[in-house]
Amino acid sequence: MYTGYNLEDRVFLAVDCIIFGFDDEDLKVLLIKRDFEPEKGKWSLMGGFLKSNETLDDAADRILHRLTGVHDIYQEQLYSFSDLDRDPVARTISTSYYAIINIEKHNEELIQQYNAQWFSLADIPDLIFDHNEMVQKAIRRLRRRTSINPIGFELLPEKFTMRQLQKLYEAILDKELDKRNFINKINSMDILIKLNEKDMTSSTKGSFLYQFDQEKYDKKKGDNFYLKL
Amino acid sequence: MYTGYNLEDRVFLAVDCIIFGFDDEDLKVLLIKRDFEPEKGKWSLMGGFLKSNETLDDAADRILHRLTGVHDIYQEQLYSFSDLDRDPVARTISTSYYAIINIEKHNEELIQQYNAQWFSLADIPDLIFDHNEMVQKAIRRLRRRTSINPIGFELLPEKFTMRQLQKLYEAILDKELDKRNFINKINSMDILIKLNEKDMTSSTKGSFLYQFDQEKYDKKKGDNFYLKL
DNA sequence: ACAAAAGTGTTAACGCTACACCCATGG
DNA sequence: CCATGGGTGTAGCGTTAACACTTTTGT
Repeated sequence: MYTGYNLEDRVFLAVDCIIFGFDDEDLKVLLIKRDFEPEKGKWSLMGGFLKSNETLDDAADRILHRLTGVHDIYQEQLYSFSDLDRDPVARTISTSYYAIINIEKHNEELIQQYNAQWFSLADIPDLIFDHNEMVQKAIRRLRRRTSINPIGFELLPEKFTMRQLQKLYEAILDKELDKRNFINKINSMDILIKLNEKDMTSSTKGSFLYQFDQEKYDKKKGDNFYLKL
Repeated sequence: MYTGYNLEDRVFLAVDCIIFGFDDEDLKVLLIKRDFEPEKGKWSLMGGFLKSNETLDDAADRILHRLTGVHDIYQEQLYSFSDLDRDPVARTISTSYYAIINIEKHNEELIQQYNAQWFSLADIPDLIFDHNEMVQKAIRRLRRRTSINPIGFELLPEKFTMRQLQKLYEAILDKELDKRNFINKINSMDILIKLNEKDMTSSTKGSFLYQFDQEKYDKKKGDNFYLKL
């Protein structure tokens, strides 16, 4: 018996963002120390409430911008969490997003303003509510995405060395990879451009820099190939 | 500046279910013909609103039960849709779930009560709101899940022939498979029990029936192997 | 005897893995 | 001249894909 929407419940809908970054060594997550209730003083994901005039994607973008100062960060919706008591203050559903960001490109001031801090995956503290679960789910998703879609674009500077790319994959997959096999596999994807330019900071010999070939990359994205690393 | 939850917006949160079934030939989706506004007379997914005292999973289960008479159907959360004008009546977010069900096990009366009908993937009509998009996303997800996890359990009768299983995979992947290679790959997963029993309806010779080995199946589920078909 | 589906193995191509040595340069 | 990271190729193995004929039995 349909009676119109009036009799239905409305709920708070939050958006929480798992923000991944990479610092040439570790895969990291950006967390904020809450200086507001509830759970003041504990670490948490950056989040906010969905406003009725924005989409979830918009909300995620707004929240990411608030903390990083950057717009159009790569983001993807992860999962909607709805345990009855997940938020002790009020019945709140949370749709989580994960984002990947070049760790150098955020705004330092904003980070400080929010008491934010990058944590290596191994050092993630107890978070409020179900945020640890969100992070774990995001890591699993990121790992799986790695074998279906090229990533890296979003986590690395524009020009990077093979070594950096390899370290990134190693950090994501939490697994050491063979240098030569890695290069072969990456090259077989045919999405990189080798530049006539070397990075001299990492060794005396210097290592060639690469760029993603945006066009080829975009084309591959639709293909859903499977890359075994 | 945190000001409490009072100033935040609340929204309607709907749950819509893509229900997959298999009839030995085609993969199908169960749709209902709406006899209520808005969009009365059009086809749509079965859905409902989240109540404030239930989780999204609960809501999906409730909705699935309402239409099929069955509880504990296999279900998985798919995605939350939030376009501003996706529902013309009121601002509503919808979290979609897809479910897979043995097509013989639903309750015929309920199906009739709701004017429900099974549609082959190729024949899906125009649906209300963004429901077509939901269905397409569900199909993609189901396809991908096929290569990561064994499925079939939920879509087939308890005892089934290799041919049925192969047809199921072919229907999901929309792709013809080689009989011998298929059997080898399925056997290599080691999750089937060959019964000493034949199904005589499909041929004069008769074909052996199989069952899933629930225990082994559950064990594999966590493993996240990759099955290439 | 024939029609209709079931059942069964082999081979060739390909892709993946494992593996070790020389190179260039700055200090 | 040496220490450090960069760069490069191959052979063996395992996996996958392609492929066709025989079996059974009801009519």
